[in-house]
Amino acid sequence: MTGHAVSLSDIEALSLALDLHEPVGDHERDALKKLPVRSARIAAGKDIIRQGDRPTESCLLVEGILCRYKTLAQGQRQILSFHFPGEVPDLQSFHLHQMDHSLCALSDARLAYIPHSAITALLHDAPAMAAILWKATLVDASIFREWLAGVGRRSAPERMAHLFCELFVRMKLLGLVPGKRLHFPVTQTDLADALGLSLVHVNRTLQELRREGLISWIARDFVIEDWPRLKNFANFDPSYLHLRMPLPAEIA
Amino acid sequence: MTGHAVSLSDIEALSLALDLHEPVGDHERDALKKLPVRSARIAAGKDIIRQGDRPTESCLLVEGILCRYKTLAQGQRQILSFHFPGEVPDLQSFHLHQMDHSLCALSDARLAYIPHSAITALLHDAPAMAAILWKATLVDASIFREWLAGVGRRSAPERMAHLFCELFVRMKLLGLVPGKRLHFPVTQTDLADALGLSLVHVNRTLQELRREGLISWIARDFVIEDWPRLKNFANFDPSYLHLRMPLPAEIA
DNA sequence: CGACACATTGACCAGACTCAAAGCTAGTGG
DNA sequence: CCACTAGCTTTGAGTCTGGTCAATGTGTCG
Repeated sequence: MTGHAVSLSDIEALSLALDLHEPVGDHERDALKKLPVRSARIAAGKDIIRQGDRPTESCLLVEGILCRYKTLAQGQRQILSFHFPGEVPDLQSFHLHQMDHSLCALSDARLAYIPHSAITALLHDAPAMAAILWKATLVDASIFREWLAGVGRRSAPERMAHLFCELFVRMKLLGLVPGKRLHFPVTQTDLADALGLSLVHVNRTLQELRREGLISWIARDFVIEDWPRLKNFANFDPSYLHLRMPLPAEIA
Repeated sequence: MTGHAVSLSDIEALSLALDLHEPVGDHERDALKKLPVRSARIAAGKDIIRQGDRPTESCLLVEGILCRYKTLAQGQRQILSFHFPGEVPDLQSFHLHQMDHSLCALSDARLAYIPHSAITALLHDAPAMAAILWKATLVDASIFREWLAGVGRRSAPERMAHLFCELFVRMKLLGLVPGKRLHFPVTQTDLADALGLSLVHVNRTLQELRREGLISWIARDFVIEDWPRLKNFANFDPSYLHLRMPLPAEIA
Protein backbone atom coordinates (compact mmCIF):
# COMPACT_ATOMS: atom_id res chain seq x y z
CA MET A 1 0.00 0.00 0.00
CA THR A 2 1.70 3.19 -1.15
CA GLY A 3 -1.05 5.68 -0.36
CA HIS A 4 -4.14 6.45 -2.34
CA ALA A 5 -2.32 6.95 -5.64
CA VAL A 6 -2.69 3.28 -6.48
CA SER A 7 -6.43 3.57 -6.56
CA LEU A 8 -6.48 6.47 -9.02
CA SER A 9 -6.33 6.39 -12.76
CA ASP A 10 -3.10 7.53 -14.34
CA ILE A 11 -4.49 10.89 -15.30
CA GLU A 12 -6.05 11.49 -11.94
CA ALA A 13 -2.61 11.22 -10.38
CA LEU A 14 -1.41 13.86 -12.83
CA SER A 15 -4.22 16.23 -12.07
CA LEU A 16 -3.64 15.71 -8.33
CA ALA A 17 0.02 16.62 -8.70
CA LEU A 18 -0.69 19.69 -10.80
CA ASP A 19 -3.34 20.78 -8.36
CA LEU A 20 -0.73 21.20 -5.63
CA HIS A 21 0.46 24.33 -7.38
CA GLU A 22 -2.52 25.63 -9.28
CA PRO A 23 -6.18 24.64 -9.16
CA VAL A 24 -7.22 22.44 -12.06
CA GLY A 25 -10.75 23.25 -13.25
CA ASP A 26 -13.34 20.69 -14.27
CA HIS A 27 -13.05 21.46 -17.95
CA GLU A 28 -9.28 21.10 -17.76
CA ARG A 29 -9.54 17.86 -15.85
CA ASP A 30 -11.88 16.48 -18.48
CA ALA A 31 -9.52 17.53 -21.23
CA LEU A 32 -6.68 15.76 -19.42
CA LYS A 33 -8.76 12.62 -19.23
CA LYS A 34 -9.05 12.58 -22.99
CA LEU A 35 -5.28 12.47 -23.46
CA PRO A 36 -4.32 9.42 -25.47
CA VAL A 37 -1.68 7.66 -23.44
CA ARG A 38 0.43 4.62 -24.08
CA SER A 39 1.27 2.62 -20.98
CA ALA A 40 4.67 1.12 -20.44
CA ARG A 41 6.65 -0.55 -17.72
CA ILE A 42 10.29 0.01 -17.13
CA ALA A 43 12.72 -1.88 -14.94
CA ALA A 44 14.76 -0.31 -12.14
CA GLY A 45 18.03 1.08 -13.40
CA LYS A 46 16.92 1.51 -17.00
CA ASP A 47 17.12 4.83 -18.82
CA ILE A 48 13.88 6.19 -20.20
CA ILE A 49 15.48 8.90 -22.32
CA ARG A 50 19.07 9.90 -22.75
CA GLN A 51 20.96 13.15 -23.01
CA GLY A 52 20.93 14.09 -26.71
CA ASP A 53 17.68 12.30 -27.59
CA ARG A 54 14.87 14.13 -29.36
CA PRO A 55 11.72 12.60 -27.94
CA THR A 56 8.31 13.14 -29.53
CA GLU A 57 6.43 12.28 -26.38
CA SER A 58 6.67 13.02 -22.68
CA CYS A 59 6.05 10.53 -19.93
CA LEU A 60 3.74 10.71 -17.00
CA LEU A 61 5.05 8.69 -14.10
CA VAL A 62 2.28 6.46 -12.76
CA GLU A 63 4.09 4.27 -10.29
CA GLY A 64 7.67 4.12 -9.05
CA ILE A 65 10.47 6.63 -8.70
CA LEU A 66 12.53 8.31 -11.40
CA CYS A 67 15.49 10.62 -11.45
CA ARG A 68 17.00 12.96 -13.97
CA TYR A 69 20.76 13.15 -14.29
CA LYS A 70 23.59 14.58 -16.32
CA THR A 71 26.74 12.79 -17.29
CA LEU A 72 29.79 15.04 -17.55
CA ALA A 73 32.77 14.65 -19.79
CA GLN A 74 34.85 12.43 -17.52
CA GLY A 75 31.89 10.29 -16.63
CA GLN A 76 30.84 11.98 -13.37
CA ARG A 77 27.12 11.80 -12.76
CA GLN A 78 24.99 14.49 -11.18
CA ILE A 79 21.41 13.67 -10.28
CA LEU A 80 19.25 16.73 -10.91
CA SER A 81 15.91 15.73 -9.45
CA PHE A 82 13.75 12.93 -8.15
CA HIS A 83 10.24 12.28 -9.41
CA PHE A 84 7.09 10.68 -8.06
CA PRO A 85 3.77 9.47 -9.46
CA GLY A 86 1.69 12.21 -11.01
CA GLU A 87 4.70 14.13 -12.30
CA VAL A 88 5.84 14.54 -15.91
CA PRO A 89 9.60 14.80 -15.51
CA ASP A 90 10.34 15.45 -19.16
CA LEU A 91 7.56 17.90 -19.87
CA GLN A 92 10.20 20.42 -20.92
CA SER A 93 10.96 18.29 -23.97
CA PHE A 94 7.68 19.56 -25.41
CA HIS A 95 9.54 22.81 -26.09
CA LEU A 96 13.24 21.99 -25.68
CA HIS A 97 13.59 19.50 -28.44
CA GLN A 98 16.92 18.00 -27.49
CA MET A 99 17.42 16.44 -24.06
CA ASP A 100 20.21 18.07 -22.07
CA HIS A 101 20.04 15.29 -19.47
CA SER A 102 18.83 11.73 -19.04
CA LEU A 103 15.84 10.26 -17.26
CA CYS A 104 16.17 7.00 -15.42
CA ALA A 105 14.04 4.64 -13.31
CA LEU A 106 15.25 4.17 -9.74
CA SER A 107 12.66 1.47 -9.11
CA ASP A 108 10.51 -0.63 -11.37
CA ALA A 109 8.06 1.90 -12.73
CA ARG A 110 4.89 2.34 -14.72
CA LEU A 111 4.73 5.17 -17.25
CA ALA A 112 2.07 6.69 -19.46
CA TYR A 113 3.55 8.22 -22.59
CA ILE A 114 1.81 11.31 -23.92
CA PRO A 115 2.64 12.34 -27.51
CA HIS A 116 3.70 15.97 -27.84
CA SER A 117 1.02 16.32 -30.48
CA ALA A 118 -1.55 15.38 -27.85
CA ILE A 119 -0.23 18.12 -25.59
CA THR A 120 -0.60 20.59 -28.44
CA ALA A 121 -4.19 19.45 -28.87
CA LEU A 122 -4.80 19.66 -25.14
CA LEU A 123 -3.61 23.27 -25.04
CA HIS A 124 -5.93 24.02 -27.93
CA ASP A 125 -8.96 22.44 -26.24
CA ALA A 126 -8.21 23.74 -22.77
CA PRO A 127 -6.09 26.87 -23.06
CA ALA A 128 -6.02 27.26 -19.29
CA MET A 129 -3.83 24.16 -19.17
CA ALA A 130 -0.98 26.16 -20.66
CA ALA A 131 -0.61 28.21 -17.51
CA ILE A 132 -0.88 25.12 -15.32
CA LEU A 133 1.75 23.18 -17.20
CA TRP A 134 4.01 26.19 -17.58
CA LYS A 135 3.78 26.71 -13.85
CA ALA A 136 4.67 23.07 -13.22
CA THR A 137 7.91 23.57 -15.14
CA LEU A 138 8.58 26.76 -13.18
CA VAL A 139 8.25 24.91 -9.89
CA ASP A 140 10.67 22.37 -11.30
CA ALA A 141 13.11 25.21 -11.97
CA SER A 142 12.61 26.56 -8.47
CA ILE A 143 13.67 23.21 -7.06
CA PHE A 144 16.81 23.30 -9.21
CA ARG A 145 17.62 26.68 -7.71
CA GLU A 146 17.24 25.32 -4.22
CA TRP A 147 19.47 22.36 -5.01
CA LEU A 148 22.02 24.66 -6.60
CA ALA A 149 22.14 26.77 -3.44
CA GLY A 150 22.41 23.63 -1.35
CA VAL A 151 25.23 22.05 -3.32
CA GLY A 152 27.01 25.39 -3.50
CA ARG A 153 26.61 26.55 0.06
CA ARG A 154 25.29 23.92 2.48
CA SER A 155 27.46 21.49 4.45
CA ALA A 156 27.07 17.81 3.70
CA PRO A 157 24.89 16.98 6.72
CA GLU A 158 22.65 19.98 6.24
CA ARG A 159 22.36 19.30 2.53
CA MET A 160 21.39 15.69 3.09
CA ALA A 161 18.89 16.61 5.79
CA HIS A 162 17.40 19.20 3.47
CA LEU A 163 16.93 16.60 0.77
CA PHE A 164 15.06 14.34 3.16
CA CYS A 165 12.84 17.25 4.17
CA GLU A 166 12.01 17.96 0.56
CA LEU A 167 11.31 14.33 -0.24
CA PHE A 168 9.14 13.95 2.83
CA VAL A 169 7.00 16.97 2.01
CA ARG A 170 6.67 16.22 -1.68
CA MET A 171 5.89 12.55 -1.19
CA LYS A 172 3.51 13.28 1.67
CA LEU A 173 1.48 15.69 -0.44
CA LEU A 174 1.24 13.13 -3.20
CA GLY A 175 -0.17 10.65 -0.70
CA LEU A 176 2.86 8.40 -0.86
CA VAL A 177 3.81 8.42 2.81
CA PRO A 178 1.49 6.66 5.24
CA GLY A 179 3.18 7.83 8.45
CA LYS A 180 6.77 8.99 8.70
CA ARG A 181 8.22 6.29 6.53
CA LEU A 182 9.31 7.09 2.99
CA HIS A 183 9.70 4.26 0.60
CA PHE A 184 12.64 5.63 -1.34
CA PRO A 185 14.73 2.80 -2.75
CA VAL A 186 17.99 4.52 -3.70
CA THR A 187 21.51 3.36 -3.13
CA GLN A 188 24.06 5.49 -1.33
CA THR A 189 25.73 6.00 -4.69
CA ASP A 190 22.53 7.62 -5.93
CA LEU A 191 22.42 9.88 -2.89
CA ALA A 192 26.05 10.81 -3.48
CA ASP A 193 25.32 11.79 -7.07
CA ALA A 194 22.30 13.83 -6.01
CA LEU A 195 24.14 15.65 -3.24
CA GLY A 196 27.42 16.20 -5.07
CA LEU A 197 29.33 14.09 -2.55
CA SER A 198 31.37 10.92 -2.63
CA LEU A 199 29.89 7.57 -1.75
CA VAL A 200 32.04 7.19 1.34
CA HIS A 201 31.15 10.58 2.64
CA VAL A 202 27.46 9.93 2.11
CA ASN A 203 27.76 6.79 4.16
CA ARG A 204 29.35 8.69 7.04
CA THR A 205 26.97 11.61 6.83
CA LEU A 206 24.00 9.26 6.85
CA GLN A 207 25.38 7.64 9.97
CA GLU A 208 25.66 11.06 11.55
CA LEU A 209 22.00 11.87 10.86
CA ARG A 210 21.01 8.49 12.26
CA ARG A 211 23.20 8.93 15.34
CA GLU A 212 21.55 12.32 15.90
CA GLY A 213 18.19 10.57 15.90
CA LEU A 214 16.91 12.61 12.96
CA ILE A 215 16.22 9.78 10.56
CA SER A 216 16.63 6.06 10.33
CA TRP A 217 16.96 3.76 7.42
CA ILE A 218 15.34 0.35 7.26
CA ALA A 219 15.34 -1.85 4.22
CA ARG A 220 15.25 0.88 1.58
CA ASP A 221 12.87 3.02 3.59
CA PHE A 222 13.82 6.23 5.32
CA VAL A 223 11.98 7.04 8.53
CA ILE A 224 11.67 10.64 9.67
CA GLU A 225 12.38 10.10 13.36
CA ASP A 226 12.13 13.70 14.51
CA TRP A 227 10.55 16.02 11.96
CA PRO A 228 10.84 19.27 13.94
CA ARG A 229 14.52 18.73 14.63
CA LEU A 230 15.23 17.52 11.12
CA LYS A 231 13.55 20.58 9.63
CA ASN A 232 15.43 22.80 11.98
CA PHE A 233 18.75 21.07 11.37
CA ALA A 234 18.31 21.51 7.61
CA ASN A 235 16.92 25.05 7.85
CA PHE A 236 14.15 23.78 5.64
CA ASP A 237 11.66 26.32 4.34
CA PRO A 238 9.17 24.81 1.89
CA SER A 239 8.29 28.06 0.17
CA TYR A 240 10.50 27.16 -2.80
CA LEU A 241 8.05 24.36 -3.56
CA HIS A 242 5.44 27.02 -4.33
CA LEU A 243 2.59 25.04 -2.84
CA ARG A 244 -0.86 26.46 -3.17
CA MET A 245 -2.02 25.36 0.27
CA PRO A 246 -0.26 25.56 3.62
CA LEU A 247 1.38 22.34 4.73
CA PRO A 248 -0.98 19.93 6.51
CA ALA A 249 -0.74 20.25 10.29
CA GLU A 250 0.93 16.88 10.56
CA ILE A 251 4.08 18.15 8.86
CA ALA A 252 3.88 21.88 9.45
CA MET B 1 30.11 51.09 -26.72
CA THR B 2 28.68 47.80 -25.52
CA GLY B 3 27.65 46.30 -28.85
CA HIS B 4 24.62 47.10 -30.93
CA ALA B 5 22.12 46.69 -28.09
CA VAL B 6 22.42 50.36 -27.23
CA SER B 7 21.05 51.36 -30.59
CA LEU B 8 17.92 49.19 -30.26
CA SER B 9 14.73 50.03 -28.49
CA ASP B 10 14.12 48.20 -25.23
CA ILE B 11 11.68 45.81 -26.76
CA GLU B 12 13.84 45.07 -29.75
CA ALA B 13 16.51 43.79 -27.38
CA LEU B 14 13.90 41.49 -25.84
CA SER B 15 12.78 40.12 -29.14
CA LEU B 16 16.40 39.60 -30.16
CA ALA B 17 17.09 37.61 -27.02
CA LEU B 18 13.96 35.48 -27.39
CA ASP B 19 14.77 34.88 -31.02
CA LEU B 20 17.94 33.01 -30.04
CA HIS B 21 15.77 30.10 -28.93
CA GLU B 22 12.60 30.35 -30.97
CA PRO B 23 11.76 32.48 -33.99
CA VAL B 24 9.60 35.48 -33.12
CA GLY B 25 7.06 36.20 -35.87
CA ASP B 26 6.09 39.66 -37.11
CA HIS B 27 2.74 39.64 -35.39
CA GLU B 28 4.35 38.66 -32.10
CA ARG B 29 7.03 41.28 -32.48
CA ASP B 30 4.38 43.92 -33.05
CA ALA B 31 2.46 42.76 -30.01
CA LEU B 32 5.65 43.01 -27.95
CA LYS B 33 6.18 46.56 -29.13
CA LYS B 34 2.78 47.51 -27.74
CA LEU B 35 3.75 46.44 -24.23
CA PRO B 36 3.39 49.33 -21.83
CA VAL B 37 6.70 49.59 -20.04
CA ARG B 38 7.91 51.78 -17.26
CA SER B 39 11.59 52.64 -17.46
CA ALA B 40 13.79 52.75 -14.42
CA ARG B 41 17.42 53.00 -13.53
CA ILE B 42 19.03 51.13 -10.72
CA ALA B 43 22.44 51.53 -9.16
CA ALA B 44 25.08 48.81 -8.96
CA GLY B 45 24.66 46.70 -5.86
CA LYS B 46 20.99 47.47 -5.33
CA ASP B 47 18.35 44.77 -5.11
CA ILE B 48 15.52 44.92 -7.61
CA ILE B 49 13.33 42.37 -5.88
CA ARG B 50 13.88 40.33 -2.77
CA GLN B 51 13.21 36.78 -1.73
CA GLY B 52 9.66 36.75 -0.33
CA ASP B 53 8.35 39.67 -2.39
CA ARG B 54 5.19 39.34 -4.46
CA PRO B 55 5.84 41.48 -7.50
CA THR B 56 3.06 42.51 -9.88
CA GLU B 57 5.43 43.25 -12.74
CA SER B 58 8.49 41.67 -14.30
CA CYS B 59 11.51 43.55 -15.49
CA LEU B 60 13.18 43.54 -18.84
CA LEU B 61 16.86 44.31 -18.53
CA VAL B 62 17.79 47.01 -21.04
CA GLU B 63 21.33 47.85 -20.07
CA GLY B 64 23.74 46.51 -17.49
CA ILE B 65 24.19 43.18 -15.74
CA LEU B 66 21.99 41.52 -13.12
CA CYS B 67 22.21 38.40 -11.03
CA ARG B 68 19.76 36.30 -9.13
CA TYR B 69 20.77 34.93 -5.76
CA LYS B 70 19.50 33.12 -2.72
CA THR B 71 20.40 33.89 0.85
CA LEU B 72 20.48 30.86 3.12
CA ALA B 73 19.70 30.69 6.79
CA GLN B 74 23.18 31.50 8.10
CA GLY B 75 23.64 34.27 5.57
CA GLN B 76 25.54 32.38 2.88
CA ARG B 77 24.81 33.67 -0.58
CA GLN B 78 24.51 31.57 -3.75
CA ILE B 79 24.31 33.36 -7.06
CA LEU B 80 21.95 31.44 -9.34
CA SER B 81 22.37 33.16 -12.68
CA PHE B 82 23.70 36.17 -14.52
CA HIS B 83 21.56 38.23 -16.87
CA PHE B 84 22.17 40.49 -19.85
CA PRO B 85 20.18 43.03 -21.84
CA GLY B 86 17.17 41.57 -23.59
CA GLU B 87 16.46 39.07 -20.82
CA VAL B 88 13.58 39.08 -18.33
CA PRO B 89 15.18 37.48 -15.28
CA ASP B 90 12.02 37.42 -13.19
CA LEU B 91 9.60 36.30 -15.84
CA GLN B 92 8.77 33.33 -13.61
CA SER B 93 7.10 35.70 -11.14
CA PHE B 94 4.27 35.95 -13.66
CA HIS B 95 3.22 32.50 -12.46
CA LEU B 96 5.14 31.90 -9.23
CA HIS B 97 3.73 34.68 -7.16
CA GLN B 98 6.23 34.70 -4.35
CA MET B 99 9.93 35.20 -5.07
CA ASP B 100 12.11 32.32 -3.89
CA HIS B 101 15.26 34.34 -4.57
CA SER B 102 16.40 37.92 -5.04
CA LEU B 103 17.40 39.89 -8.10
CA CYS B 104 20.23 42.36 -7.90
CA ALA B 105 22.12 44.77 -10.16
CA LEU B 106 25.82 44.02 -10.59
CA SER B 107 26.36 47.23 -12.52
CA ASP B 108 24.34 50.37 -12.92
CA ALA B 109 21.43 49.18 -15.02
CA ARG B 110 18.43 50.30 -16.99
CA LEU B 111 15.21 48.34 -16.66
CA ALA B 112 11.83 48.33 -18.32
CA TYR B 113 9.11 47.10 -15.99
CA ILE B 114 6.27 45.16 -17.60
CA PRO B 115 3.09 44.72 -15.53
CA HIS B 116 1.94 41.13 -15.27
CA SER B 117 -1.44 42.29 -16.50
CA ALA B 118 0.26 43.45 -19.70
CA ILE B 119 1.77 39.99 -20.13
CA THR B 120 -1.68 38.49 -19.74
CA ALA B 121 -2.95 40.85 -22.43
CA LEU B 122 0.02 40.05 -24.64
CA LEU B 123 -0.70 36.33 -24.44
CA HIS B 124 -4.29 37.06 -25.36
CA ASP B 125 -3.38 39.18 -28.40
CA ALA B 126 -0.53 36.98 -29.55
CA PRO B 127 -1.09 33.46 -28.27
CA ALA B 128 2.09 32.25 -29.96
CA MET B 129 4.04 34.31 -27.43
CA ALA B 130 3.06 31.84 -24.72
CA ALA B 131 5.24 29.14 -26.24
CA ILE B 132 8.10 31.58 -26.77
CA LEU B 133 8.06 32.87 -23.22
CA TRP B 134 7.53 29.44 -21.76
CA LYS B 135 10.50 28.22 -23.71
CA ALA B 136 12.60 31.11 -22.41
CA THR B 137 11.91 29.97 -18.86
CA LEU B 138 12.76 26.39 -19.84
CA VAL B 139 16.15 27.47 -21.16
CA ASP B 140 16.64 29.28 -17.89
CA ALA B 141 15.96 26.00 -16.08
CA SER B 142 18.37 24.17 -18.35
CA ILE B 143 21.11 26.57 -17.32
CA PHE B 144 20.33 25.88 -13.67
CA ARG B 145 20.76 22.18 -14.36
CA GLU B 146 24.14 22.79 -15.93
CA TRP B 147 25.25 24.92 -12.99
CA LEU B 148 24.00 22.30 -10.58
CA ALA B 149 26.05 19.65 -12.32
CA GLY B 150 29.05 21.98 -12.32
CA VAL B 151 28.86 22.88 -8.64
CA GLY B 152 28.20 19.25 -7.77
CA ARG B 153 30.78 17.56 -9.92
CA ARG B 154 33.33 19.88 -11.54
CA SER B 155 36.63 20.94 -10.00
CA ALA B 156 37.08 24.60 -9.19
CA PRO B 157 39.22 25.44 -12.24
CA GLU B 158 36.98 23.56 -14.64
CA ARG B 159 33.88 25.09 -13.11
CA MET B 160 35.26 28.59 -13.41
CA ALA B 161 36.41 28.03 -16.98
CA HIS B 162 32.99 26.66 -17.81
CA LEU B 163 31.35 29.79 -16.45
CA PHE B 164 33.53 31.97 -18.65
CA CYS B 165 32.64 29.85 -21.66
CA GLU B 166 28.95 30.27 -20.96
CA LEU B 167 29.24 34.00 -20.41
CA PHE B 168 31.29 34.42 -23.57
CA VAL B 169 28.78 32.57 -25.74
CA ARG B 170 25.70 34.17 -24.25
CA MET B 171 27.10 37.69 -24.32
CA LYS B 172 28.49 37.22 -27.80
CA LEU B 173 25.12 36.16 -29.18
CA LEU B 174 23.50 39.20 -27.62
CA GLY B 175 26.01 41.41 -29.38
CA LEU B 176 27.73 42.46 -26.18
CA VAL B 177 31.25 41.29 -26.98
CA PRO B 178 33.15 43.18 -29.67
CA GLY B 179 36.13 40.82 -29.88
CA LYS B 180 37.24 38.50 -27.13
CA ARG B 181 36.79 40.94 -24.32
CA LEU B 182 33.80 40.61 -21.98
CA HIS B 183 32.82 43.58 -19.96
CA PHE B 184 31.73 41.75 -16.84
CA PRO B 185 32.17 43.93 -13.78
CA VAL B 186 31.93 41.45 -10.92
CA THR B 187 34.06 41.17 -7.82
CA GLN B 188 35.81 37.97 -6.87
CA THR B 189 33.30 37.67 -4.06
CA ASP B 190 30.54 37.54 -6.67
CA LEU B 191 32.40 34.87 -8.60
CA ALA B 192 32.84 32.90 -5.40
CA ASP B 193 29.13 33.02 -4.65
CA ALA B 194 28.29 31.98 -8.20
CA LEU B 195 30.73 29.07 -8.22
CA GLY B 196 30.11 27.83 -4.68
CA LEU B 197 33.72 28.54 -3.69
CA SER B 198 35.45 30.75 -1.14
CA LEU B 199 36.82 34.13 -2.07
CA VAL B 200 40.41 33.09 -1.49
CA HIS B 201 40.07 30.02 -3.61
CA VAL B 202 38.52 32.01 -6.42
CA ASN B 203 41.48 34.34 -6.36
CA ARG B 204 43.90 31.43 -6.69
CA THR B 205 41.88 29.62 -9.31
CA LEU B 206 41.63 32.76 -11.37
CA GLN B 207 45.39 33.11 -11.19
CA GLU B 208 45.71 29.55 -12.39
CA LEU B 209 43.55 30.19 -15.45
CA ARG B 210 45.55 33.32 -16.17
CA ARG B 211 48.87 31.51 -15.73
CA GLU B 212 47.63 28.86 -18.15
CA GLY B 213 47.03 31.59 -20.70
CA LEU B 214 43.32 30.79 -20.97
CA ILE B 215 41.95 34.14 -19.90
CA SER B 216 43.16 37.46 -18.63
CA TRP B 217 41.53 40.10 -16.55
CA ILE B 218 41.97 43.80 -17.15
CA ALA B 219 40.04 46.46 -15.30
CA ARG B 220 36.80 44.56 -14.82
CA ASP B 221 36.98 42.97 -18.27
CA PHE B 222 37.73 39.34 -18.90
CA VAL B 223 39.60 38.53 -22.08
CA ILE B 224 39.26 35.11 -23.64
CA GLU B 225 42.89 34.54 -24.53
CA ASP B 226 42.62 31.09 -26.03
CA TRP B 227 39.05 30.07 -26.80
CA PRO B 228 39.77 26.57 -28.14
CA ARG B 229 41.87 25.66 -25.13
CA LEU B 230 39.45 27.27 -22.69
CA LYS B 231 36.53 25.37 -24.18
CA ASN B 232 38.49 22.20 -24.06
CA PHE B 233 39.71 22.77 -20.52
CA ALA B 234 36.13 23.33 -19.37
CA ASN B 235 34.63 20.52 -21.45
CA PHE B 236 32.17 23.10 -22.61
CA ASP B 237 29.29 21.91 -24.76
CA PRO B 238 26.79 24.68 -25.53
CA SER B 239 23.88 22.40 -26.24
CA TYR B 240 22.36 23.10 -22.82
CA LEU B 241 21.78 26.67 -24.00
CA HIS B 242 19.28 25.29 -26.52
CA LEU B 243 20.25 27.75 -29.21
CA ARG B 244 18.25 27.68 -32.40
CA MET B 245 21.21 28.35 -34.67
CA PRO B 246 24.68 26.84 -34.67
CA LEU B 247 27.34 28.98 -33.01
CA PRO B 248 28.86 31.58 -35.32
CA ALA B 249 32.14 30.42 -36.84
CA GLU B 250 34.13 32.85 -34.74
CA ILE B 251 33.32 30.99 -31.55
CA ALA B 252 32.48 27.51 -32.82
C1' DC C 1 45.74 62.36 2.81
C1' DG C 2 42.59 59.06 4.57
C1' DA C 3 39.04 55.87 3.88
C1' DC C 4 37.21 52.22 1.67
C1' DA C 5 36.61 48.45 -1.32
C1' DC C 6 38.79 44.97 -3.45
C1' DA C 7 42.78 41.83 -4.63
C1' DT C 8 46.51 39.13 -3.09
C1' DT C 9 49.38 36.33 -0.02
C1' DG C 10 50.75 33.23 3.68
C1' DA C 11 49.90 29.82 7.11
C1' DC C 12 47.17 26.57 8.84
C1' DC C 13 43.01 23.62 9.04
C1' DA C 14 39.23 20.55 7.92
C1' DG C 15 35.70 18.71 5.25
C1' DA C 16 35.46 15.73 1.83
C1' DC C 17 37.87 12.50 -1.50
C1' DT C 18 40.45 8.27 -2.82
C1' DC C 19 41.96 3.78 -2.35
C1' DA C 20 41.44 -0.50 -0.48
C1' DA C 21 39.56 -3.99 2.23
C1' DA C 22 36.01 -6.24 4.72
C1' DG C 23 30.97 -7.11 6.05
C1' DC C 24 26.10 -7.93 4.68
C1' DT C 25 22.21 -9.60 2.18
C1' DA C 26 19.53 -11.38 -1.30
C1' DG C 27 19.38 -14.16 -5.07
C1' DT C 28 21.17 -18.28 -7.92
C1' DG C 29 22.40 -22.64 -9.08
C1' DG C 30 24.05 -27.10 -7.78
C1' DC D 1 20.20 -26.45 1.95
C1' DC D 2 24.48 -24.63 1.13
C1' DA D 3 28.15 -22.50 -1.36
C1' DC D 4 28.80 -18.72 -4.51
C1' DT D 5 28.12 -14.36 -6.52
C1' DA D 6 26.91 -9.70 -7.13
C1' DG D 7 25.68 -5.50 -5.43
C1' DC D 8 25.65 -2.60 -1.45
C1' DT D 9 27.27 -0.87 2.88
C1' DT D 10 30.71 -0.03 6.18
C1' DT D 11 35.34 0.94 7.94
C1' DG D 12 40.18 2.40 8.00
C1' DA D 13 44.03 5.13 6.52
C1' DG D 14 46.09 8.62 4.12
C1' DT D 15 45.66 12.67 1.02
C1' DC D 16 44.16 16.85 -1.02
C1' DT D 17 41.13 20.25 -2.52
C1' DG D 18 39.33 23.95 -0.93
C1' DG D 19 38.14 26.68 3.49
C1' DT D 20 39.44 29.96 7.33
C1' DC D 21 41.90 33.56 9.46
C1' DA D 22 44.63 37.33 9.22
C1' DA D 23 47.59 40.47 7.18
C1' DT D 24 49.28 43.19 3.37
C1' DG D 25 48.88 45.40 -1.29
C1' DT D 26 46.57 48.38 -4.65
C1' DG D 27 43.54 51.67 -6.58
C1' DT D 28 39.96 55.03 -6.47
C1' DC D 29 37.52 58.74 -4.73
C1' DG D 30 36.22 62.53 -1.87
